[in-house]
Amino acid sequence: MTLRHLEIFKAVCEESNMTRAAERLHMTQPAVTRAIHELEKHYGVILFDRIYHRLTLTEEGKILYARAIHITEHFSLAEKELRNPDAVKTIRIGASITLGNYFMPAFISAFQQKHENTRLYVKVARGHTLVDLLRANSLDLAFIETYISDPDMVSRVFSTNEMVLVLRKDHPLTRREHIMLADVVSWPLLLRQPGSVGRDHVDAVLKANGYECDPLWESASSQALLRAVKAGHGIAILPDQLVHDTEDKCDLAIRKIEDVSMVRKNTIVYHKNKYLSPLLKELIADCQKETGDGSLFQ
Amino acid sequence: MTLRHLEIFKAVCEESNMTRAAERLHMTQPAVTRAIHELEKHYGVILFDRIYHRLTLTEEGKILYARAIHITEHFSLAEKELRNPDAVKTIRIGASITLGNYFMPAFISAFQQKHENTRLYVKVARGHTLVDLLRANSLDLAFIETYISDPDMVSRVFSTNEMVLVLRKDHPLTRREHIMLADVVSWPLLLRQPGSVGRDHVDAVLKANGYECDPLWESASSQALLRAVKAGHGIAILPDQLVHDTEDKCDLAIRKIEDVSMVRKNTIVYHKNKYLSPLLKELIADCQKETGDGSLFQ
DNA sequence: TCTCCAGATGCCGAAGGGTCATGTGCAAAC
DNA sequence: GTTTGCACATGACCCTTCGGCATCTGGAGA
Repeated sequence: MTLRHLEIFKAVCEESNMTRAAERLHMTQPAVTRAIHELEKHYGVILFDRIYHRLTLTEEGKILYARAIHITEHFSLAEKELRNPDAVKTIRIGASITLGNYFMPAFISAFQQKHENTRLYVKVARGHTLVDLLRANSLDLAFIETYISDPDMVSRVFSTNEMVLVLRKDHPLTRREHIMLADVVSWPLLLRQPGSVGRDHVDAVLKANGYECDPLWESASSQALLRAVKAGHGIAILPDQLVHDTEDKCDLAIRKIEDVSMVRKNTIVYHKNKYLSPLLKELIADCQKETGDGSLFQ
Repeated sequence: MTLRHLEIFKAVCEESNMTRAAERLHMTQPAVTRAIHELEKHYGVILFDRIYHRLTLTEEGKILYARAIHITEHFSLAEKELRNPDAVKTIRIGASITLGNYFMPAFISAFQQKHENTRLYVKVARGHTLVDLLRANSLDLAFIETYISDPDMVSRVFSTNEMVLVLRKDHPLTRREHIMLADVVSWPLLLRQPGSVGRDHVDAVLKANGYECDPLWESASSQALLRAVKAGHGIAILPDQLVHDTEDKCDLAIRKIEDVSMVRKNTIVYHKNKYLSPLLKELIADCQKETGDGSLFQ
């Protein structure tokens, strides 16, 4: 038995007349008659008494009618819900530690206000962890402060950030007008731990310019590095966003390294096969509207 | 979209794997794949993320899954209910006044005990009224104390009754050993009103034997006739059942009219096109088990 | 008796839903 | 690195089914 049978049956019940039901359904009377007969045969039951061409529901018919109403209603409810972009849904977002701290909170709450029914799950983790989660479809998309060059991932740039040199105000380098990479490597470096996207970037830049990376500190926490700088243990290379948002930075100087570009792309990353629902597309669009031009890299 | 699509979708959700779902449904994988594609196309939505051949429901898919569960469940509920003879149902029974008084109450309560979910509606009315109601399908079947010779009706005999002469014990006729029709017509007759099945029967017998029917009383109530007999206003011809069940009959004599047969058939009557559900058939069978042989007349 | 109405029946054509064979993309193993 | 295996996608084909058309039947009303 198909939904169609129930729809036809319902119409016949409501019209008490097969011919009128046929008109209402824009089909011919024989087709309706047959559908009813098929129902009756399938259930081994007579649904209508046909007495002097007057149709009246039998008790069995009444039972089926109640079910038919219910089932057809739920079918159209499914239709409505699936087409309604504001149905209750969950979006699972990943954020790298830097963006998770300095960008996501405001962005997420703005989006939440527009979509009250949506549940916005956020996971803050290292960039490489996020990519693994995207690969396992445990996240829908991730915000990472660098471009991800993985053939399975799509990276959409939405703004940029820059790695800057952070030093104590009384550090000798602050007296230089121009700071070059060569100046930096001669001092003790305080860096993120290997495998983090920030550290990887520093490693790559150093290597490209012929330097070995040999940091004095390696830390999972950027905050810890900032405190170490304040304490005079060395100099650090950190994202500008992070340093700007730090509360107590009066002891710190922030400088560019002028002979290398340490500009990075803040990107939204998702799996190339990921289905982007209208809601996800809107979230991506919102993000790009704020700053970037929406250009697409892979 | 058909129910089949939802069944397939449900299986795929539960297996997270189209190939296994296909096996479970005893069909081939391409058919399953196509069904899912058709659903997705119809709703304009992607139901599964296909990332590295791992299927995971999208949010839209989860919404549809909930509906699919619900709908398929109600479909099988309909199936169960329609095949279950003890689902809640109503049976609408008609009874002629005589049978309604002296037969139905015990019979109905016996049947009710076997089927607690069944609602037994009873209408007591004149036989001809009942036949009209059967014709309009306002009743399912009727119990009438005479055979109904209507080409649209089926009459099943389940027992017999006899019309008897009722007179006061001191009436001159009681002294006769044999009472003939000729004796009866010479006395004032107290009869049911024209159109009742009892009266019709008396009229027919009299006419067949060449007598005119010219009663002194005509009454809608048999009880009233009995009291009139007791009061000495005349003699009556009434069903034996009715007289036997009368509480105070010590003043009355009951005699057969010996030269005419006034035996009548108690029948269950229903429209020839009426659908007899298992429940109705059982009721008819119960009735015939008690007394009759179940032979069928039309 | 004729006509009209409503459901039943039979036949036919188009379409839908299934199978089979094959392709493609990823993963795991030798 | 090549191979093997697995899982979903795709295309050709086939049969069942569903709807349309024409016609029949049975009851009601003029």
